Amino acid sequence: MDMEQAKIPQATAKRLPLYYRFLNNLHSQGKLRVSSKELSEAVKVDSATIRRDFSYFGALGKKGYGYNVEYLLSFFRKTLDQDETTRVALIGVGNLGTAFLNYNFTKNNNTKIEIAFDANQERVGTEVGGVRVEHIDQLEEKIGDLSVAILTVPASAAQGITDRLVEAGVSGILNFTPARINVPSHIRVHHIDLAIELQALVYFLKHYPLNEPETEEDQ
Amino acid sequence: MDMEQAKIPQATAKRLPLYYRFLNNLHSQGKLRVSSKELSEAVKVDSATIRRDFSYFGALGKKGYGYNVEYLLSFFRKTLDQDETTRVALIGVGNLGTAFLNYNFTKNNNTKIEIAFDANQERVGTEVGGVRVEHIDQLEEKIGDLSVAILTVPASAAQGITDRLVEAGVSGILNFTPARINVPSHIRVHHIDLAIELQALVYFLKHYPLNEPETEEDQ
DNA sequence: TTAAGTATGTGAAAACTTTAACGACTTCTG
DNA sequence: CAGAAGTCGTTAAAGTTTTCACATACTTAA
Repeated sequence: MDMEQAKIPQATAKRLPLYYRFLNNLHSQGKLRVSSKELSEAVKVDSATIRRDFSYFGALGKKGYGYNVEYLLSFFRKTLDQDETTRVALIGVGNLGTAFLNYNFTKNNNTKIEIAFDANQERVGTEVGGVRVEHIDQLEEKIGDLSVAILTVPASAAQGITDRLVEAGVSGILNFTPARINVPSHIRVHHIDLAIELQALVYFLKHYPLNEPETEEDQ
Repeated sequence: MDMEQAKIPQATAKRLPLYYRFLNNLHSQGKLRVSSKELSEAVKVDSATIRRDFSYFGALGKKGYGYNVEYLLSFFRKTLDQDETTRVALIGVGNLGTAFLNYNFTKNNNTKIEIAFDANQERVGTEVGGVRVEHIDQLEEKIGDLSVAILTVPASAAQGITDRLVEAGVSGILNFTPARINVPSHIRVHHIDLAIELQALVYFLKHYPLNEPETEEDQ
């Protein structure tokens, strides 16, 4: 419930979950300390950027030493609210939705898909990845107090479902459909558009040439 | 093969595929003209940003009129190399991989997954979404001259497969695994990390409050 | 205890991106 | 045809993000 810490740059905020994951990795490998340089190599973010990011939260490290993995990890666990599980709903149990259901977010990322909805009667009543699938007509009755939804429905259904989610009290939507959905201003939507990501990669490949390849084996 | 146009800002470049898709929509709806303001509402990008983005390519519009949809569309078709099909490989036919294979990129986005690879013998030889699945052991023999790969394998396999892809001549990888892969400097990798996107959304919800909801029906 | 080595945290600069504002020109209306 | 309305392209300003570079302080080892 702490709102005091409100001036972290967005770019930094987006990297926090990445740092958190790699700190978890280091911790389970038994590493006790880590420098911004080492972390940089692992997460592929410039070490100065990492130090700057951390510095927004105060002095987390020690000069000449680096960062204590355990301490940093517990700090980020608090910061990212990983002590309480975030419960989410998933709408649309197609291939993409199924991929999410089978992916065990809870593992090192206290997020749990609690319920799934689909329009296909054949899927209703089944369990996918341990999550019960309900019929989309029951959205309002069964979504309960969940405030985050993952939207993996066909584009044509996106806006209609969104309106119902908003009406049902959802405040954040992770939209995987190609549609740009309209929501009231107090609802947060993040888009992940797979086709666009692919096209963008192709565009960058053709128009933003990287260094030439090494002529001989580059180790 | 044109390389002359090399100073488009990256932020702009990432939005081009989005513009292209919405122009396609408008075109198939039979719209003849569009203003930056209308487009702005559709793609949720500030209209000044849209005008600025377009202006990097010269004067594409007409004052007092807007943009001619047909002209803009054909301009972007060229710019995004949509006249030639981009052929890609997909590695890892799990749920996420299957989602891609069933998604018809070719529809309004001249990109085609030509071949898929998987380690599971049961999947090898089958077709998913019209794409033949080969065994991962045959990667080198069967990948041909494809230069872009979508990586949807388990994280533990990511680096190994990546090394083989690079050796096989791939120059761009769309990495959906949580692993940050190492590649030589001439290879371009874009990461899409689903767990991190979800965590980031949750973080923003808790720490970056948006406007308060309207007290009454907000139209 | 001291010197050498290491790595943080940050001021300042550079780079990149977005947004505001408006002159210029086009289209529309009567 | 004239005035009103509309919309671009762009200059300039503001905002955001990254990167450099280094004084400072800790660690290590002899």
